[in-house]
Amino acid sequence: MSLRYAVLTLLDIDPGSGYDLKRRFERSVSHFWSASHQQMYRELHKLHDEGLLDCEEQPQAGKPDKKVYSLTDKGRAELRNWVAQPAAPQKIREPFLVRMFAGHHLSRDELHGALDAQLQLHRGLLDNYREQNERVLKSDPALQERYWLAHQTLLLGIEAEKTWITWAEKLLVELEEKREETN
Amino acid sequence: MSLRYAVLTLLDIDPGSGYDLKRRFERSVSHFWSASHQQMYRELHKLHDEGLLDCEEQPQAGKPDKKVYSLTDKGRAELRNWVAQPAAPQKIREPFLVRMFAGHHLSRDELHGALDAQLQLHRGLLDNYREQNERVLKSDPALQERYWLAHQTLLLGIEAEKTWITWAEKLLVELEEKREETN
DNA sequence: TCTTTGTATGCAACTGCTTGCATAACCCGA
DNA sequence: TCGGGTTATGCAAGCAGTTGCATACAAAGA
Repeated sequence: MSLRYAVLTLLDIDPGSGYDLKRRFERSVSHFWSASHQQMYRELHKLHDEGLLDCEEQPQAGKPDKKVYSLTDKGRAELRNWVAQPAAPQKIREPFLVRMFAGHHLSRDELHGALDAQLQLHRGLLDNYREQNERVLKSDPALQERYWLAHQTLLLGIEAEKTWITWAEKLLVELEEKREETN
Repeated sequence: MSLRYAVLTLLDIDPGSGYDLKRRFERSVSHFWSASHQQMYRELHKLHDEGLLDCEEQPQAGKPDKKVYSLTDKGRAELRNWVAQPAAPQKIREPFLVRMFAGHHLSRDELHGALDAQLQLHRGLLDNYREQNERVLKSDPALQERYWLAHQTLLLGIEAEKTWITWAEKLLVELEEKREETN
């Protein structure tokens, strides 16, 4: 259900097309939600059918036309109403940790490889979030004030990545120690 | 796809029924995966149909009969094979952060309430994980050695909850400061 | 020139998961 | 004895999300 409201929130901040939304999801929401372009277009059609979005076709020079969506009053009301409700807690799902849970089936080298790949992944995410953070800190102070909470979610994303990285690094060290013990 | 392997891993450690699995998911895997009883039963049927699980009906005194599942050789091979493959990174999905992202629509009191509820939720999870940790530390050292990695995933869960709690507490303090500024 | 990359939109089939319901036997306390 | 809680299993409908495919135009590079 949250995709619906993630889309409404982004369009509330700034109107845009399905393609725009997809990129904004990757650039500025990726630390708490992700969605494919098919999901965007389907959701936009649905929201438009329900009268929560207006749609305006914009011809563009040198590029295909785009359909720019923006919130209707009904859409804004729906969003405000939802934000005030408690959100269902997310079901935690971490395929990597399922793998680690069965990790006694892995050789030391395989385990090392798996942990290292995960470490690289989270370092990449951390870099990405830090870049986003730099962009926010350089932006208009009035906007920073208005979207203060949105920025806080990014800071949580950064802390979460640090937690992962610290964990993986520590495990790699312990793995190395175990190797030396056995040799 | 990971539910399949989470189930295989748990049954590899110890055979059990759908009902058993549901409880073990709640007690010992909840920090990285969750599933409803319907998912369990469906998955067990599927795995049994594919010949990855054996099923033995056990009549019980004072309770309904249960179907106890255990891995076949094929099941063990499938699990070992999967564990060695890289896992697809999980799509991050946090409904609560979607709400915070649109948090400028909330009043100070509503925001305070939302953050506080989230704080309580994560404190509860942390308590739960710490109890699990105590149980592990009291268990047979040979098992601790064998399931060392499974234990490490729990320690990550604990650190992740601490990160959430620290974040929420800090935000509540900042919110209080903002309130004083305005008054 | 031709392929690749990026912009922009969409359908159809499928899988995975949730929700609501249903059954049945037992235990315990009011 | 009657309702509520626990153990134990399952079906059916629906929704959310994934995967694969398809189209079309333009710019940039080989």
